[in-house]
Amino acid sequence: MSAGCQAEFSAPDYDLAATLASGQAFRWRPFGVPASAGFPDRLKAGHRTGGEWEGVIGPRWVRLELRADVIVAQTARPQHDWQWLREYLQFDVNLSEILRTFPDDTPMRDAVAACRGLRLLRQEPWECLASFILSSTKQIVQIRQIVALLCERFGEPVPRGGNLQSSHAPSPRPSPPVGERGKTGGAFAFPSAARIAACTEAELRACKMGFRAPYLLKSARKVAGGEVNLERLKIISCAEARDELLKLPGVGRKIADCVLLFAYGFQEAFPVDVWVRKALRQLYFPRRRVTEKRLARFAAEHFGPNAGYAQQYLFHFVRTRGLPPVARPAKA
DNA sequence: GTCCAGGACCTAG
DNA sequence: CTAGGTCATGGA
Repeated sequence: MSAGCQAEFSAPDYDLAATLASGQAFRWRPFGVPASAGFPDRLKAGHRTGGEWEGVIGPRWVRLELRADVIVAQTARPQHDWQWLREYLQFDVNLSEILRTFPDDTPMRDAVAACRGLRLLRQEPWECLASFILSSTKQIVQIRQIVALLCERFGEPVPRGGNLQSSHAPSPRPSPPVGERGKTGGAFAFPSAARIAACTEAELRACKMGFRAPYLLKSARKVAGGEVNLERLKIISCAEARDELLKLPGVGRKIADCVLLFAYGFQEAFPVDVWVRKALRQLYFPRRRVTEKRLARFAAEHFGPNAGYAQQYLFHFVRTRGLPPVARPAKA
C-alpha cells in the first residue's frame, strides 16, 4: 500500500452506502472500479459494495470502508487533523435523537425501518450548489457523469491513494475517452467557482450538461464575483439564505432547499422533487387530488424540526422500495 | 420508438 | 396562482 494515512472512526448506526450513493452527493463510487464503469442508479435495499468507497472531499482524495460500527478512512497524504472528515460525515450527529422527532405515522415508520442508518452529509457549498444546478431533470447516474466530466476537465488534480490498477484487471471494453486528463484514472478536486466562471458556455456544454450550461456559468460568475457570498449564508437564517440562493439563475425552490439542507445543515429545509412529491401524494394523500400549494404546506407543517432528514428517508425509501399498490401498473 | 429524469423559467390565462 | 411549452441528454 502506498504511503498515505489511515484513521478509524466509531460510527454506529451508519449506512455508508445509502448515505454516499442516495443522491445527495455525486462524487462517490465503489473503490477500485474505473470511473467509466459507473454503478446502478438505485442501490437495492441493503446493497453494500463491499462497504468500500472512494471520493474527493475538498482538496483530498479519500477511501472509506465500513466495518462493523467503524468507518476506516484512508488518504493519499498524511493527515494530522481529521476534522474535515468528521464534519463531512457528521459523526457527531446523534441519529436516534433525530429519528425521534419524526412524525409517528405509518409512512415514516416504514421509511425508517427500511433505511435506518441513512445520514445527511455536510458538503462544500459551492460544490453542492453547482452539482444541483446540474441535477435538474437528470437521473442521478447522469448527474454523476456530468460532475465527473466537469472535475476531470477543470478541477485541480489531487494525489490518489490505494492501488487501482493492480486490483482491477484491464477492462474488456475500454471506456470511451472522456477528455484528456480523465484517462489516467487520477482524481480531481471540484472546480472552483472562479474556474467555472472562466469557462466558455461551449466548454461546459461539452460536459453533457445541455441547457444547464448557461445557468452554471452565470451562477459561477455571481459567486466568484462576490455578488452572492456563499460563506455569509452560514451565519444568517434559513429563509434569508434561501432568498440569497434564489438570486442565482437555475436555482429555484427545490435546488435552493437541497443546498440549504446538504451544505448548510438547515434541517428544516424540505426539497420536493418528483420522487418526494410522489411519496407525499401516495403515502399521505392516497386517492385524493391535492394542489401543489397544499402539498407544500403539509410538508412544511408535518415533519417537524428535522423535516429535511425525514425527506431524505422518504426519498430513499420510495426509490429503493418503490411505491406499493399503484406504482407498478401491470401492462395488460 | 416512448417516457422520464432530485427543475427552472417564461408566457398566457 | 395554475397550466403548458421549452430547454439537452441519455437511461429504462
